[in-house]
Amino acid sequence: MKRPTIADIARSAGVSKVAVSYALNDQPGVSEQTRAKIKAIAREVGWRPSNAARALNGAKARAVGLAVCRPARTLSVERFFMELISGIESELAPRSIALMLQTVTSHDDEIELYRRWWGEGRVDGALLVDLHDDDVRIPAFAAMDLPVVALGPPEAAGPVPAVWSDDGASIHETVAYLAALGHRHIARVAGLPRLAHTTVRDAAFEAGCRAAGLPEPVMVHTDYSGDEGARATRGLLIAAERPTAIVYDNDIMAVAGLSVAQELSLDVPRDLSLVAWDDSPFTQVVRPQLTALTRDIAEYGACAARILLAAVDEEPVADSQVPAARLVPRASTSAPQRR
Amino acid sequence: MKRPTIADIARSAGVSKVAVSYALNDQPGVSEQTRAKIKAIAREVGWRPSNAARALNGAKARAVGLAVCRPARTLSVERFFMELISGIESELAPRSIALMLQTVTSHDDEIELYRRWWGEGRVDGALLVDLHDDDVRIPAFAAMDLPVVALGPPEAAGPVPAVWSDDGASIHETVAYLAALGHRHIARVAGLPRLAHTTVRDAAFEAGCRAAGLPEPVMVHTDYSGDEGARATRGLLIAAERPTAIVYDNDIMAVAGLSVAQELSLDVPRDLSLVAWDDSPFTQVVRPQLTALTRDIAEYGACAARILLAAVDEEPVADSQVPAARLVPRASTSAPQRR
DNA sequence: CTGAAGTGCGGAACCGGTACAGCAGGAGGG
DNA sequence: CCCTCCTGCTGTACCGGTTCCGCACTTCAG
Repeated sequence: MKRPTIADIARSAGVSKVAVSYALNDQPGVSEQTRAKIKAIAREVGWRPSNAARALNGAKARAVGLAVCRPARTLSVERFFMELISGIESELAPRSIALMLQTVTSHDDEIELYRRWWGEGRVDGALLVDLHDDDVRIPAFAAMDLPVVALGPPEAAGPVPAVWSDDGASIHETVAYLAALGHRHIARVAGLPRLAHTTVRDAAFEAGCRAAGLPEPVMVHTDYSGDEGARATRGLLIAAERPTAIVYDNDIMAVAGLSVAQELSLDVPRDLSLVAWDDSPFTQVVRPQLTALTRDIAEYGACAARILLAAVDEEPVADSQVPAARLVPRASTSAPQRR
Repeated sequence: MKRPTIADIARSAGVSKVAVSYALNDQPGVSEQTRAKIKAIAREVGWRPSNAARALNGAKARAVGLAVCRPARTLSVERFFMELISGIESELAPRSIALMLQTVTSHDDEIELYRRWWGEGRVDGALLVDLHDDDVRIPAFAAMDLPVVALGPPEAAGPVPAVWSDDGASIHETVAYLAALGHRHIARVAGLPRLAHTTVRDAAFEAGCRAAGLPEPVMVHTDYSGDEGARATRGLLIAAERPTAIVYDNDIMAVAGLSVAQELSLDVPRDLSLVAWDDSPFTQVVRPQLTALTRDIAEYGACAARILLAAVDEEPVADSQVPAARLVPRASTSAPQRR
């Protein structure tokens, strides 16, 4: 029992393949009566268009690619990805466009994978995540003519259309808030130093401190893991000049940092204020609840998907900005204790 | 500048299309010399096989499907999915097989989606997650001849090959451990009641309590969210007969439950012991650290992917069991305080 | 009554590969 | 020297659709 083809339908309707093709695609060229008959037969035998055959005639693949350059087993550590995929799906699913997902181990592999996907006609476009400074993927994609959208700051995306949020503004808001509370020594536990958004946030953090008249801030770079977040926090808290506030680049590190503070018998927020970049259920289940920079990651992904689909349809696309993360003050921040 | 085809290569090598096809697929029929020449040209012009053309000749789609029947925006709430996808990817990526991911809103849509993917030749197989009792997808898949593997208890998977872990054994181990500590009133904050693994765990929980000579346990069903976990915990703790231990069906609810206990000024573990199903970074960053049922979710996904790929290759497949979750005692469990 | 325009449909080519039969030409055995 | 076998390659059909072109027939204006 093979899949039915338009030839089967044609035979059983007593018309030619061509008539069937026109009928099923709602194109002119057949009478309404014939069209109805053909459609009825198609429905009856459970006909589906062969994606392969259509693709061979230059149709779209109806799928977009997302390669993630991280070890497969660590995909899940950060909430970010799943949220992003959620958002992307929320745009793709209603249009019946699938997401091709694959993990790769290097940017070179990633470029090669996209080249293959594109060459094989398996995807119509691609999303670029985890933008680096001087990212090798940017020139590579500029050379291919695969529609692509980058998630990250436009200055790192170069000629590739970027979907981005103003992380600098969020950092400024946070630093200004902490300074207004009376903090003077603010530290930052940042993520991977080579990521473009880390660079942006680092610069904004320094600029914000300078603008608020604070001394040069301490910044530590990590790999986003709870372990490194804890270690960085420990390092900051046992230093001679202890910061009175720490801003973390993700929620996992902030929660880990809170544990470290509690181990060291520091009261949060009296002795130490904490801010997490990216909100999550966890910033709200720990005690005290963590002040966080909230943003709609899913919307970030959805916006990128929208832009990508527009690019695939050869509509003109431009960089698109999503709202910056907003500071949501909770119980982990307050005026510093007077020593 | 179009994509090069084997016809282009044939022209430039001065041979026929067929010779090129043989050469590039390492099939006999051409001399080594010609093969080398053809391969060199192919590499030079950047030729990639057209997936569509190959699929048309009955080749595999080199992709497997995963439809997830949850609102796209909530995909990220549970760590489970991302871990699962990580594990699946760890098997697929080395074989250059892609994962087609799409969220759907009902099981009927999911069946329809798979029917379409399969009919269109876009996937070679499918993974079934979130098995329900009397799952409508099981008979539907039995009717299609799409290779499929279910993640869940074999009794729910029916004729579909299942990859499963013995959740009952893990629950038994947990109940026995708590009973050995001296607990007599143990409650369970479970997940969605219609999910097959919830049914299995519920039954095992009751059986375990009976076996240990404990009174009939209280079980509350939730939607896995932190909110419902907190609410359920609150309900249990203000009841006349307060449990001295609570076992949660995921880590998020357990952490939420811990917060509720602390709000109610209960000391964990002196007044209340807590156990989380599924370990995560968060069970270890809260204080006290949570006793948890650890399992390798990624391996679960990897195993399912392996079985599916075997099924796709028409190798005989059987149900496959992955190791059950193991109890890892931490600071959230101890003997109950004598009242 | 003739010519033009429009409708409904079919034939054939094509997309980019693969499968299969067959055909030269050289080697080797009898 | 002839016949067979093997090697290396080509021609052709085919997968399941789409698209272009054109044909037969009807309709209607002139």
